[in-house]
Amino acid sequence: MPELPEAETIVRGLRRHLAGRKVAAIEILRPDLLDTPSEAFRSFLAGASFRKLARRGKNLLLHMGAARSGRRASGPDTDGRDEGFTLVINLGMSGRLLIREPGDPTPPPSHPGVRLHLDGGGELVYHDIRRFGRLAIMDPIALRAWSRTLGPEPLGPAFTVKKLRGALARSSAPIRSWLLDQRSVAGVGNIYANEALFLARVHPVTPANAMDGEGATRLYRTLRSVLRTAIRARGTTLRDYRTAEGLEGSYASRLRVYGREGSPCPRCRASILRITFGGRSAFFCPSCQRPAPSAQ
DNA sequence: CGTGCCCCCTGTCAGC
DNA sequence: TGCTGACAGGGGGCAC
Repeated sequence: MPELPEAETIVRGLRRHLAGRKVAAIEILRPDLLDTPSEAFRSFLAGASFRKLARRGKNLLLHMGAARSGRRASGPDTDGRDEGFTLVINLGMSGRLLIREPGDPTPPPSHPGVRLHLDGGGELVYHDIRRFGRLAIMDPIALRAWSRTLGPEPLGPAFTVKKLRGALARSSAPIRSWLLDQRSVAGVGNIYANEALFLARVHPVTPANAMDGEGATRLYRTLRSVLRTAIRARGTTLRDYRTAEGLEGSYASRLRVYGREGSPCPRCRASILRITFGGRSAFFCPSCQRPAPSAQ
């Protein structure tokens, strides 16, 4: 469900509410969501404070400051640095991370998995109907190692047309599958992959290494443009996704092909097609997005 | 190693 | 009114 724009929107909402606050108590209702043993998860978070809220691809990064308790035996740290750790959250298909301030009149989440009670009242609830989401505690070393397994941030400075072209040349996978692989580019999911390919006029089964320079350049631009526009719209709510404040994103009404099988192409009025490969649906205009000649 | 397929889980919707 | 099957933003594991 949540791709980069949805994760970014959630992070921005968290920043407005969590800066400087502390975790007062922890409830783990669904231990199967955790990639860290429950007891370790609990002891890391108890009393910890939210330091910095960030995003990597589709993942939420909650950088925490350790509790100032007597848990540490040592004096000065061996490396002289402040100990901190990160709560990394992947929302899977149906995960939500919701802020609930005291007196919130909206009904409580129906499928809570983890609840972090905040000091001074309020709570941060991880909610997930399908439970494909994952929560993990990582120290700085583990975090860096994990981050290296992901591709570049498509909206970041390291992502250039040149890099994209080089990476495309190294894979024979269909471009839609290539975009969904988080090692290629971090944060792209099925919605925005399909939308970017439509805008770039690239057929979703085109082998990545069959893309020419012009196609790659168009894809670079449309991918970034779609992601940025979707962030401004607070993401796409089809069913499960909500912002941290429980609001829906508004990009669904602007989707051009995703979920629109049988509707007219917004560019040429041809009927949008749906095909399945890689276990998921791809939507495209058979007239605007012709397969690459070399792929025949 | 890269690629493709199956599976995890719950809910919803179309069709019979 | 059921029941059944297909499908849903993701990603890990496994076979080839």
